[in-house]
Amino acid sequence: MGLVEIYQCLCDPTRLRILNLLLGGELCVCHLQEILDEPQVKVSKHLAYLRARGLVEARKQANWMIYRLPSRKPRELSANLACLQDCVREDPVFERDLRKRGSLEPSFAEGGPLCCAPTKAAQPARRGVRT
Amino acid sequence: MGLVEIYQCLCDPTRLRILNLLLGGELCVCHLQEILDEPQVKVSKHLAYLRARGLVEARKQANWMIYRLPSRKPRELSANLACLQDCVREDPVFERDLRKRGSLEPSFAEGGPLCCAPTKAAQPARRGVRT
DNA sequence: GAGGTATATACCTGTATAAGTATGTACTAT
DNA sequence: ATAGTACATACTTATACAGGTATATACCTC
Repeated sequence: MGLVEIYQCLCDPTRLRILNLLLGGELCVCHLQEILDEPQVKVSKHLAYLRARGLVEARKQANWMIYRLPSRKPRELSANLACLQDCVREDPVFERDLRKRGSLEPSFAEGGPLCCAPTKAAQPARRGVRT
Repeated sequence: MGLVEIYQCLCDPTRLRILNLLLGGELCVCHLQEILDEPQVKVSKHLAYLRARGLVEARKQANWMIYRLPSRKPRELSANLACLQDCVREDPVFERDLRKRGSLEPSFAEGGPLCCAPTKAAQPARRGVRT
């Protein structure tokens, strides 16, 4: 991962939101989907993009893929993530993401069999239903 | 200029080198060309890219266009430029650029009629001559 | 093993962008 | 006026990428 690749990862708003969320700790795809309110494909592809460049790591737990920032980060990555966090501190979108994240309880951390609440996960992924 | 646009500007190596150089003060296109050892079109287009997004400003002096970082920068830009400067501090390419810059005397700053030395500028722009 | 859930991937389309060639424009000097 | 210098822009080509639809894969439950 070079500096340019880091910046390439940072130049998409969805990826910025994902990284901002992961700065608060690991999350599974369905929680990201839920918080970002974006379709699964979109979230999944951006995560793959980040992962291919080493900006995030993933592990599998039961049915879920749990993403997190790498434990050992090169200096440039740490610096840029800190900078990002500072830059978005007062941005309404990023703030709202963090609040929304706080209201979810990542039950996978407790070893429970369910990640997202089935009642919510059962919904066919918000896709401009507008009846 | 938003955060994403800033990162878009930062995700090209030539633009990173340009910004790193401008952190040391204003420069004209021919000096940038000289230091970066890149063809004029390339330098000019990257400068236009940066300028369109507000990352650099330009003024005309005699025959030369002199580029500089904006005097009043949004917080996100200042933060990211500082971060960039910190990240490239020990990179051989960026270091060499700065050394090369130091060896040039920006004579336009002294009000002289010539910017680049005519002996060098007269060369038909290094373009893989390989005889 | 049948069906459901969570996630990834293949494929398609439109758009952005990088780099090059050629040309245009603005200014200077003579 | 002519020619040269410094810079920008139009045009072209190749590539990356974002977003969508459809489908595949892996795992779990029963």
